[in-house]
Parts: sequence; structure tokens; C-alpha cells
Amino acid sequence: MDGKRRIHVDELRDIKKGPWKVEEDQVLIHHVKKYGPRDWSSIRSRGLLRRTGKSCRLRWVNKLRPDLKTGVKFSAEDERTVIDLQAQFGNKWAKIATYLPGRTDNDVKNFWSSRQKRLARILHTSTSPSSSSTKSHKTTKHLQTPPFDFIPSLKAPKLSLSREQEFAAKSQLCPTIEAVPFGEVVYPNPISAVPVDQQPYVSFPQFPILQPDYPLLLEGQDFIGRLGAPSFLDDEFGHSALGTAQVPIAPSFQASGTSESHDMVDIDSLIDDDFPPIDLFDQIEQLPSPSHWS
DNA sequence: AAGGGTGCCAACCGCCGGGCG
DNA sequence: GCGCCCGGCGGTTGGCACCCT
Repeated sequence: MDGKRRIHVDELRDIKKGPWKVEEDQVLIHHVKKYGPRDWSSIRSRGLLRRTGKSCRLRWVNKLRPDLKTGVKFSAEDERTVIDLQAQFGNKWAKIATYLPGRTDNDVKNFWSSRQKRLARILHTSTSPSSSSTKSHKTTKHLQTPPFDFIPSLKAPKLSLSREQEFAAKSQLCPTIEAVPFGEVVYPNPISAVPVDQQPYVSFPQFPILQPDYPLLLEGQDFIGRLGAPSFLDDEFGHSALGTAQVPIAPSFQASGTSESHDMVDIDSLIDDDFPPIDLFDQIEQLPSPSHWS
């Protein structure tokens, strides 16, 4: 073809990928100081770096920008903000990131992804003991086709709660989960494919079918733990909107050994670390029922 | 001590829309 | 109007460190 095309191919062959070196960062920083965060492609055309403009821009935005909160974990406040905004905007990470100073869309995206994985794992563990913790999180594709209809997904009902209201909704904790005695099992409607005659069950809310997304799980928060709270259904969905399903207790939860463990599950065994202190959610108010979600 | 699971992060890929010739 | 280039964005992947058994 023409010369222009051939040059383009040669350039592509010469493109560098992979982790950035300190020297490359310095060149990029120098370019931005001189020309501003633009003309990314000129960095390459000037022969300053063997990186694509896209790669340069990404490096600057995600790593080199001076206003970034690098190495700072998401606070509970950040967490709430992300959850709120994700509920409002969906997976518009760039937009959400604009509400979080020092955070990039990549940060938010990674945070949300980790959270989704954790939630999926928790739910998977609590409903499918035979297959828990056997697959690497690297195989993320299984998360896109989760085994449950209700795993929190990428679109959530739009909420208009105040932050205080939402925090308050997290506050009702129950120290135990009450297990349904074996033999009094109600088959978990949309939840589990595990044979019901092989596992005892933990009371579990039957999520609203038309609102399958559950957006308000804080990082590290004991979703499982709250399932046993008497007010859980009222808090989260409005009692009238829900029935109750049961899900099997994971083997690790059953194996506590004591006679009580037959009927009661120690909440500590269900909760991840980093759980926000209870007094974080001092004020208790009720969430609106799903009928109020718009 | 070793191996597997998990969390976190950096970076790439593909798609899309806007600008421009 | 069309094609190309560029930048922006969301999704995905791979690597590494840490933790647990």
C-alpha cells in the first residue's frame, strides 16, 4: 500500500507495552508540565516514548496525576458514595470518580469489581457449600453468569436516600443467624440449585424478583449476618414485598462442633474483616420499601 | 515451608463518539 | 458524506503480595 500505511505498521511494531519505568514516567511528567495533559499522541510522534497516546494518557490519569490518593484505601464514606452513585448512574465509573476527589475511574472500577467478587463469594459460600472457594477469582467470567439470579449486578434501583438514612439502615445487627431445623425446609425459590434434602438451611430473604439487584452492601459489611436480623426484611425491602427462602449453610459454618451450632451460627464466622464499627450506624431508620424505589 | 485462595492494582483491549481533512 | 485519528470509557486480564491451611 502507500508509504503512510507502511510507516503506521512499523510504528505499531515498535510500540512498547507493559509496566512503566521511572524514566518513562519522568518523560511523561515533563511533557505534561510543558504542554498540559493533552496531545498524548505527540509524545510518541516526537519520539519521546515508545508508548501509544492512549497508554500515556492512561498512565497519567491513573498514576501520575498529582492529586491522586495513591495507596489510600476507600473509606466507608467513599464506599457509600460509590454505592450510591453506582445505584444512580450504573457503571459510569468516570462519572462516579468525579465525585471522589483523588480517585480515578480505574480505582472505582477496581473497587467495585473486588466488591462484586467478594459478594459473589459470600453468597456462593452460603448457598453452595460443595463448590465454595474452589475456583480462582481470576476466572471472572463466572461472575458475569452468576449461579444466582439475585447476585448484585451492574444495574441497581435508583435510590434517593440521604447518607444518614442509608447508614442507619446498616445498623441493625444480629449476633446469630437462626437456622431452620432440618426437615422444615422451604425450597429456595430463585436462589439455589443445591439439593435441599442434603443441607440444613439458614433463613434467607427472598429477594424481590423485579428488583433483583441489591445495591447497598458495604464493603466488609455482614450481609449474611443481617439476614438473620428480625428487621432485615423491613429494613431492606419492606416486609410485605418478600417471602422467605432458605439456603444451605456452608460446611464451614456447620462444622463448629457444638450442639448449639446445629441451630445457631456464630456471626463472627460469617463476617469478613474490616467491618465498620457498629456505632458507625448509630441511628436506625427504615429504608423505603421497593415500591418507593424509582 | 509450601501451595492455594484472595485482594488489590496496573495495564491492555475493544468500542464509541467527536473532530478534522 | 466519508474515512481516519484521537481521546475517553468500560470491561477484562495478569501479576504480585498477603493470608490461611
